[in-house]
Formats: sequence, C-alpha cells, structure tokens
Amino acid sequence: MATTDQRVRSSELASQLRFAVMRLSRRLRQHAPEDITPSQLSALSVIVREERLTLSQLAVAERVQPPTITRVIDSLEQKGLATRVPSDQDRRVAFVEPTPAGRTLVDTIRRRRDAYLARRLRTFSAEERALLERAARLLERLIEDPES
Amino acid sequence: MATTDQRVRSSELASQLRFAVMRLSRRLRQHAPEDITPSQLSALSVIVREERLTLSQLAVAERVQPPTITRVIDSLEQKGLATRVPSDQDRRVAFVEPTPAGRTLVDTIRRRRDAYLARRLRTFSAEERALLERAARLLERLIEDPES
DNA sequence: TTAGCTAGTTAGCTATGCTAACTGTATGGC
DNA sequence: GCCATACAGTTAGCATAGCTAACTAGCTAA
Repeated sequence: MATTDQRVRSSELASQLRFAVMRLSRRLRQHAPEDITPSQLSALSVIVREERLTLSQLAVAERVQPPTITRVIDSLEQKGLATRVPSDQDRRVAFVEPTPAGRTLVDTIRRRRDAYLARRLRTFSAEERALLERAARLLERLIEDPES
Repeated sequence: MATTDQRVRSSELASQLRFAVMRLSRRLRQHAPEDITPSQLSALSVIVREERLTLSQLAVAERVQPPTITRVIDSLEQKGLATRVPSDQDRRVAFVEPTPAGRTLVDTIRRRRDAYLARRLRTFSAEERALLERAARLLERLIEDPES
C-alpha cells in the first residue's frame, strides 16, 4: 500500500506541476520582443548555446524537419542574427553561427524573462526561495530523461 | 546588504527556474495526440473549463484577436469537439460549448501528460516529492500575478 | 428613425510546420 | 576510375495560426 499511496500522490503532484509549469512558461514566453518569433528565438538560442552546428544538427535539436530549419535560418540571416558558414570538408554541409547581434538578442531576452521572474520572486520569503531553488534542481533532474 | 543578497539570489533562482520550466513545458507539449494542434487544444481546454463562453471572451482568455478565434472554432467544430450556440438574448453573440468528445479529448491528454510526469516522479524519493508539492503551490502563487 | 457601437466573419498577409521532389556532393563496390 | 547509392540542403506546395483592415448584421440611444 506504500506503492499505492506513492502512485496516488505522484499523479496528484503531476497534475499540479503540469498546470503550474504550463502556465508559467506561457507567461515567460510573453516577455520576448516583437521582432523575433518563438521558433526563430528557439533556434537562435540553440545556435548561441552550441556556437556552431550544422543545419541537420539544428533540425534534430529543434525536433523539426530540414525544410523548416532552412526557412527559419533564412529569416535569422535576413535579420542579421545568424550566418550560414559552408563547410570546406564537405561541400554539402552548412554550419550556422550566431552574429554578435544574435548573441546580444538572446541575452537580452533571457535577462528580461529573468527580471520578470526575479521581480515576482522578491515577494517570496527567503525560506520559500530556498525551497524553490531545491525544486528547480529537482525539475532539472526530471527533465534529464532521455526521451519519452 | 540583506537586500542585495536577496536580489542576487532572486535573479540566479529566476534563471534556474526559467530554464527548467521552459524545458519541462516543451516536453509536456509533446504528449498530445497528432489530431489536434496546440492552439486548438489550448482553446478547447478553456472551453471545457468554462463550459460556456462567448467567442469574444475566449479571444480575451487566449490573448488572441477575434479572427483567430473564428478559425480555431471552425476547426474544432469540424472535428466535432465544440459547437457554436447562438445567443437568443443578442443575436450578434455566439457561445461555444464543448461536445462530449471535446471533454473526453481534453481529459485524455491531461491524463497522458500527468501519466508521463507521474512516471518520472516515481523515481524520486518521498521527501523530494513532498518538496515538489510545496514548490508547485508556490509556483501557482507566482502565476497569480495580474499581468506583466 | 437613424447614427454609431459591438460581435463576429471574411480577405489577405506573414510565419511555421509538413511531405514530396529536386540539386549537388560524397562514397563504396566493382 | 566509374557508377549507383546515400546524404545535406533547398524548393514547391499544402495546412494552420497569428495579424490588420474591411465588412455584415444586430443592438442602442439620441
């Protein structure tokens, strides 16, 4: 019955967590400037983090088909946020790299979202923040799941 | 300096939380069936929760312009998940209501996402789950923010 | 009764996702 | 060395979702 109790509590907790996490992420998404779309930002963030990767690798990372990446990179290039760099090892391959403007933009948006969250968090007590800090580490462990 | 320390910790915590929450919500979004799109599901969830609301109210709730709602409801109607109900008070107004199939679908997807999360959560200790439970309540308080 | 507001729709644009089909490049078997 | 095959990326064409502008129909108040 320890098992039963565990399962019940896991599924109630799952429901609460799902609700809170989905809502909060929605709220955070609203704190992006208007001149970049969500999918462009998502791709650009990966490019900035990885510093240099091929279009195929990016497509896999974004869980998207190659034609979709082609067009997202087209718009990022037009906006001066990333550049294609042809490989000299294999002339079929193109790398993508962030431009300084691209790096700056990702950083700006992160700061803005962090600022929103931090502002809200300042209304919490030190104990509550400490609890959330431990929870954040647990959530990261929860995400580490390899697929499924 | 208590204030300074507080701010530093808030902004570090904000960063950790932002990362974990954005990633987890992405993971959860993947646990929807293929025959409904994210924006359709989002609208349908509101309709099921509210049970009956006007198109305008739904547009406000989804933070979207009226023409967008018109088309989302068109597709939900085509799929038999919701129905327009004209108001007899004011013949300009149309309500939306969920069909039984719509209610069932929302429930199924919730269960699926909860099941994924619950499965992951079962690998955590009872203490860790207790901590996450308290964190979930804190996150809900964090969301309660009226705008901004 | 008419002027103006309001609810929702239609039209037409951009962006993002897809599959199918194409181009150009690399590679392995013979 | 040559050719079949595989692979990286692009192009073309479709559906959905967001937007603004413009329209229709119905309500309301002077």
